[in-house]
Amino acid sequence: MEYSFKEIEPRWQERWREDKTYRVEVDASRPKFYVLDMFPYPSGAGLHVGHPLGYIASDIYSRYKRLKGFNVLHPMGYDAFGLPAEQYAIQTGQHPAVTTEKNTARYREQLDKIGFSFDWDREVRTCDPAYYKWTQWAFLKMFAHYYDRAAQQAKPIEELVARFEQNGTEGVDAASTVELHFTAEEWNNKSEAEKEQVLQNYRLAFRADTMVNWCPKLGTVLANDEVKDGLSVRGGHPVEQKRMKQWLLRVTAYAQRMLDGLDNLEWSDSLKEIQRNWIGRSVGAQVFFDIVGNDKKLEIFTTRPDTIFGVTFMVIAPEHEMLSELTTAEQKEAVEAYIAEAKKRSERERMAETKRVSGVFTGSYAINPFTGREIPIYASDYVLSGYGTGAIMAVPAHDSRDWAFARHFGLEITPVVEGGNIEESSYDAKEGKMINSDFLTGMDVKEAIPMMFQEVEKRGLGKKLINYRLRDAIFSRQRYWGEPFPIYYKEDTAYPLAEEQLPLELPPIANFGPTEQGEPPLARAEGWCNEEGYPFELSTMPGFAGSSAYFLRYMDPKNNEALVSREANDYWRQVDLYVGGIEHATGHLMYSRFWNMFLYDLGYVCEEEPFRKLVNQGMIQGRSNFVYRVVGTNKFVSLGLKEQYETQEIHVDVNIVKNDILDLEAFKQWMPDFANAEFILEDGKYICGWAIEKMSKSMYNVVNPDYIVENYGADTLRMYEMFLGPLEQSKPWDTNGIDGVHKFLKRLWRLFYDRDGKYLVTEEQASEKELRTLHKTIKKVTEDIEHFSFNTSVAAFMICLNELDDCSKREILEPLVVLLAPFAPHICEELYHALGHTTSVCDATYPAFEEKYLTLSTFEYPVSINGKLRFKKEYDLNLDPASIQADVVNQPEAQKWIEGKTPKKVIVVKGKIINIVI
RNA sequence: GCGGAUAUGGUGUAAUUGGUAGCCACGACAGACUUAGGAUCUGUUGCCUCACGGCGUGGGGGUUCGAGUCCCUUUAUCCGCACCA
Repeated sequence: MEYSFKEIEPRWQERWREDKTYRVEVDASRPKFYVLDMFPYPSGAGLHVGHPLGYIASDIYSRYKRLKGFNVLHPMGYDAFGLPAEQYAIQTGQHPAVTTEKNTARYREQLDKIGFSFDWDREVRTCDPAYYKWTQWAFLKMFAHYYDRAAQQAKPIEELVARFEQNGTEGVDAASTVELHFTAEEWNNKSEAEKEQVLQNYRLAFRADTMVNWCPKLGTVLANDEVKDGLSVRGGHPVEQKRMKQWLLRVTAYAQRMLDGLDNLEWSDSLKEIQRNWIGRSVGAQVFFDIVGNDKKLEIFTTRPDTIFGVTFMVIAPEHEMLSELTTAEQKEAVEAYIAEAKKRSERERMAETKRVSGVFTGSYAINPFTGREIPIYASDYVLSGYGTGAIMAVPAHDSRDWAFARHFGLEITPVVEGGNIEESSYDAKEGKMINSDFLTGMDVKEAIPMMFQEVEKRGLGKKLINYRLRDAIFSRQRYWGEPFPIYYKEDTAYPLAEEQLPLELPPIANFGPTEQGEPPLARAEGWCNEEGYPFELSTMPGFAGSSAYFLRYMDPKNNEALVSREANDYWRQVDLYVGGIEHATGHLMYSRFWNMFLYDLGYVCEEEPFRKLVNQGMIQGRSNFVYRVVGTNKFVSLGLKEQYETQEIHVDVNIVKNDILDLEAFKQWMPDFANAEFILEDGKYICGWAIEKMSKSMYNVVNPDYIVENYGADTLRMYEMFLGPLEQSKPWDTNGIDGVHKFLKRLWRLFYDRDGKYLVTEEQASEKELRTLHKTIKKVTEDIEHFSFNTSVAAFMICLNELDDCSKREILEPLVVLLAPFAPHICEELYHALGHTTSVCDATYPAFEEKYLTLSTFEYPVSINGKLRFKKEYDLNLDPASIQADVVNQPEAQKWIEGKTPKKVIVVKGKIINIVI
C-alpha cells in the first residue's frame, strides 16, 4: 500500500470538520494559549505559496501547545474592507460585497486544503455589520473621551467639560491639537457649536482642518503609513499635501506609553526599533526669541540648546503662521514668490531634492537671548511646518543643513564646539569642548546640554520639552467600502449616534465612484441621514479600523452585547503569539496597540498590550525561470549555449519547469505563439535560466499552494515550507527540493505498511540505540519548536528516520507520530489510528524525553594536540575530568605526538579535552 | 545621510553558542532493481592534488591554545527612516 495523501488528507479534513476537533471554549481548568495570525485581505488573486508560511508556523505551534496540555485559541478571519474590491467595483459595477464573498470562499477553500487547526466557529469578517458595530462603538468611545496627561489615562469628555465650567483651562493637562487658554466665564458664554469646536481639540476621535496626504488618483486621503516616498502604498499613485477637514485619532496622546510598552514585549529588536523611530521621541528645549520691532516672540524647538551662542540666523517653514507678519514690505515680493514656488513642488520632488538649498529672507530680525545680537529670519522649506514649532534657531557650525544654508546665502558661521573643520562641513557630533560660549566655554557638550535646559528655564526663555515625530492618524477615507461613521451633522457640527443605534449599516449604492461634485460615493446613497433628516458623515473608516481590535473579538465573536465579555477577556487576556509580516510595523501594529490601550483605560480589556510575543515571518519571493529565444526566430536555446546566439530572455511559467529543465511539450501548449517552437538542447535537455524576483503573475513565477497539495499533499507542503529556511528570513520559493520532504513522509509510511499493505508495526522492545535516537529527536524537536526554528526540527525528523533504520516498533513509532503531528497532521492522524487509537492525535499526550537515554552511554569527542592530532575515544560523562586528562596523556596515540614531553597545558571544556599544548 | 540585518559548497541551509565547518536536503555522478522511470534502494560529492598533503565561512587585520561565531576595519546586498532641528 502506497502513501496516498490524496485519499488521506480530504478524509481527515472532513472528519475534523464534522467532529469540530478544533473548537475551543473557555476552560478555567486548563491554562490558555492564544496563537494569532494576521488575518488576510481576500484578494481576487487567491493565495500563493508565500501566504501560508506564517500560518503553517503558527499552526505547528498551536498544535504543539495543545499537545502540551494548553487550551489553545487559534482563530482566523478576513480583513474584508479594502481598496481592491472597491476599485474593481468602480470598473465593473459589481458590488464589493459580492466580490468579497467570492474571494472569501476561495480563500477558505485554499486554507482548508492545508489542514489548519483553526476554530472556524470564531471566524470574523470586518465587513460584517455585526462585527463593525464594535468598530463603530470604539470610535464613539474615542469621540466621547479625552486624554488626561496628568493621570496618563483616557477620561470621559464630560469630566473635561465640568472642569471648563469650573475653572476654564486652568490646571487642565490634556492631549490636544493646539494649546488653548480660556476662563470658565469665557467657556460658559460659548454657544453649543462653539463649545463643540473647542472639544474637538481634545476628543480622542476628532475632526480637524489639517494638512493631509491627498491622493487624487484614489480620490481619498491617506494616513502616513499608507504613503511611501510620496506615493500611495496601494497602487503607487502620487500623493500631495492638502489642507482638508478630516477625522483623526489622537494616537499622539499615547506616544510615550506606546514607546515605554515596547520594553516589555517579546518582539524582534528590529521591529521595536522601527516603532521607536516612528514615534520619534526627542528631548529638547522650547525657546522664545524676541523679534525686533514686534511684541510677539518666535518659538523654536531645539535639541542642542548648548549651541545657542552659535546661532547666527533663524529659519521658519513657508507655511509658518507668522511668516506674513514677519515679512517686510521690501521682501514681500520675494517671499510670496518663494511660497508660490514651494507650493508648486510636489511632496515627492521636495523629498527627492533634499540637497537643494532654497529659501528667502523675510526682512525681519530676531534677538539671540544669550548674545543679544540681532540675527536675520529666513523662510525655507527645509524646515517642516509639521514638526516642533515649524521654526528653528540655525547653528550652521554644528548642523549640516544649517551649514549648507549659511554657505548658500553667505551667512556667518560661528563654531561653539571644538572639533571638525567648519570650512568643509559642520561638526554635528555631540561631543567636545565648548568655545566662544561665554559661561559655557570650557565645558564638555555633555555637561552643557543639561546646563542650558536649566538656564533657559531660569531666564524665563522657555522650558524643557519632549517632541514626538508621531502624527495623529487621519481616520476618514472618501471611499465606499469601509465602516460608516456613526456621526451626523447639524450645520457643520458633528454629533454621535447613540450606541443603541449601532451598527450604522453601509447603504446600498449602484455607482461606486465619487460624485461629479467630488463628494465621496456615500453622497449617492438615498436617504443617508438620521430620522430627523440630519445627514450622516460621507466618509468611511480606513482599512486599519477593522483590524485594530479583531484579536479581542475572536475571544467572544458572537456576543451582541459587548465587544468581548469580561469573562472571555479575563480568560484569554492577550495574544500570546502573533505571527505576521513586518510590513505592518508602523500601521496595524501601532494602531491596534493604541486601540487596545484606549480600551484598557476604559476598563473594557484587562491587558494594556495586545500582543505579548510577535514573530515576523519573512517574505517568500518568487524564483522565475527564463527561456532564450534566438532573435527573429521561434528557436529557443538552452542556457549553456545561449552565448553563441543573439537571444531574447523570456519569462516562462515555473510550473512547467522542473529542476530548471523545461517540459518541452508543456511549453508548446503553454501559449499559441510557442506551439511550433524549436529547441537547441544541451545533453538532450533544455536548461532554463533563473532569477529571484517578486512573486507575481507577470513574471509567471507564482506557485499556487493547491498545485503543491495536488501533487505532493498538504503535509509535504507544510513541512517543505518550514524546511526552506529560518522562518524570519526572506527566501525565494523553489519547488526543487520538495522531493526530499515528500520522500521522508513516504519512508515514514513504509515503516507502518509494506508495498502490499501489510501492517508492519510490532510490539517488540526497542533497542538502546533506537531509544537514544527517539529521545534525542524529541529533545531536539521540542527545543526547536520553542525557538521557532522549524527548519532544523524538520531536519531532526529526517535524521531520526535515517538512524532508525527500518525500525517498525510501536515503542518508537507511537511517540514519533505524536511528535510529528503538528507538522504533518494528516499522515500522523492516519498512522495514529493505525496504531489502534480511536481519538484524534491532537488529543494525544506529548512525548517527554528522558535524560537517561541521552546521558547514560558514553560519548565521542575530539582531541587535538597543537591543532594536529585528531582522534576519538568514548568516555562516560560521569567520569572526573581529571581522570580523563590523565588517561589521554597516557595514551600511546597521544604519546606519539607528545613525544615524551610533558604537556604544558591540557585544556578541558565541559568535561571534554579540547586541546593539549606541548 | 542615519538606523537595523545579512554574507558559509553548484543550490536551500546547519553548526552543541568560542571547540572536528558543511548536519539535513536539493542537484550532480556512479551503481542495483526494472520493459520503462520524473519510482525505489546503495555509494560518492567543499576546493586544489594521482597521492602525501594543502586551502577553505565576502576582503584585510586583531584577541585566543583554538574564531563561521568575539573585536577593529572594509566591501556588497537587503530592509526601515529620511531635511525630525
